[in-house]
Amino acid sequence: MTDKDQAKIPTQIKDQDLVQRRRSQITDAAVGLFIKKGFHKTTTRQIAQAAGIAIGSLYEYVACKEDVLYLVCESIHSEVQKGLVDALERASGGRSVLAEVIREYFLVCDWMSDFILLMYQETKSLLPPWQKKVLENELRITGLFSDVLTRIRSYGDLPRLDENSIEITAHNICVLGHMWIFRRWFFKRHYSIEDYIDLQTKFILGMCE
Amino acid sequence: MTDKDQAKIPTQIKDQDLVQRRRSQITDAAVGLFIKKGFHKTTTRQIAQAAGIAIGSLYEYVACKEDVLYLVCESIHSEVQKGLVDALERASGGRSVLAEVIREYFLVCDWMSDFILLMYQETKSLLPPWQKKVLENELRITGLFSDVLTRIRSYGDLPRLDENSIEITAHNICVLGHMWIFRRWFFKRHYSIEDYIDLQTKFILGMCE
DNA sequence: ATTATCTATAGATCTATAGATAATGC
DNA sequence: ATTATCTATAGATCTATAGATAATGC
Repeated sequence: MTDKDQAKIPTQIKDQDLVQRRRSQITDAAVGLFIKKGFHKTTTRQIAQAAGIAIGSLYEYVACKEDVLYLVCESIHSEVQKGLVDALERASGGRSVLAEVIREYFLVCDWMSDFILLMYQETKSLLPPWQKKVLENELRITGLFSDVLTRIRSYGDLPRLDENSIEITAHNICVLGHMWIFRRWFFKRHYSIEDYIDLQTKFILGMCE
Repeated sequence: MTDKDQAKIPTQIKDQDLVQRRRSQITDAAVGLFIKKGFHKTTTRQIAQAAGIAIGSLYEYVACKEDVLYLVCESIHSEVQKGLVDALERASGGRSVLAEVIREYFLVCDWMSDFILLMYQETKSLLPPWQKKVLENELRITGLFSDVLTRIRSYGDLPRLDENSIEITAHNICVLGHMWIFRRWFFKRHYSIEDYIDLQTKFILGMCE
């Protein structure tokens, strides 16, 4: 969550640093409640209580309940992106770069399961302008994979990939990571995350190499 | 929606045929409202009104609002499965069976977009036993693809596929169909459904053949 | 008589705010 | 004095039911 994004939600509070801290209290409290009970079944009082502030104070930092959901979505996206950028840096030296990138991303998906699932389920409950921002974030993450694929191709590998294929492959990597999340009720019975990574890596490389 | 599934929701009404008809009125009315406004923002009164019955009557056919959501989910699954089984029959003669199956399934996903998206978003709002049934349905659809792949392999094609690969590939086909749905805000700007089918078919066959 | 349907409403929420109180800084 | 926080509640829902009415079948 950047300052710029938060700044779009108005507040009467003057101390901007306090605004940041209180909002992150609210976000941290809300994300757990939303994951457990869903957005609509969570009440504003529960959010305030879990954040350790009074219900009246909550409404000094957000204009409405939907604003809390937006704060939560932004925070999740920035976590995913941070985890992913870290992972991509770590992977950029190895032998089979693509396989490593896939591996690191899938591991991020695994430990962020609950958060990513929440975004899939509640994006529609966001106010339309915030909804648009969430989709842009999704696209930014996909773009990280396009960049990696383009970079690899420029080294002379992956000659089979044209522009369209790179784009689709980037989306496929994203979504196959998510698949581990929303089908884990099935997969966890049969595969470990490492098994899953192996199988899908073969699948993805099958097209590219 | 089979009789067996509906029968699990109790009712005081004696005429079982009437129960069927009223419930399908309710389901048809509710699905449109849920797609447009979401489950939680739709009121039971709105459902009753759209179904053309009084709010009191609604509660003769369901015990609670969540029951309506279950009826809707069942109805969507049975539509998807019907569309898919039809499509698979149509495809079972051709040259490249797998490509045809993928094509037919993706077309089903395309015209059922709104319905499938609804299921992704609202499954969590179902009562736990109904939730389990929805996941079983999801698995049944995946199984249709496993069967096709197994059948193709038995003809001697696709020698690269072991049991695990068949299963993962079946899941991948399912989810890549869904990807067209929840990323259509992006794809529709760049590809038609036919372009998408071509690209993904190459992707999927890349692993198998 | 029995079955199905309707109207009217009890009862239980829940969001958002108004106005009172406490904390902070000059 | 100014800024931040709290308590108490207005006002607006919404689900589910009770009890009255209408329709059906013997």
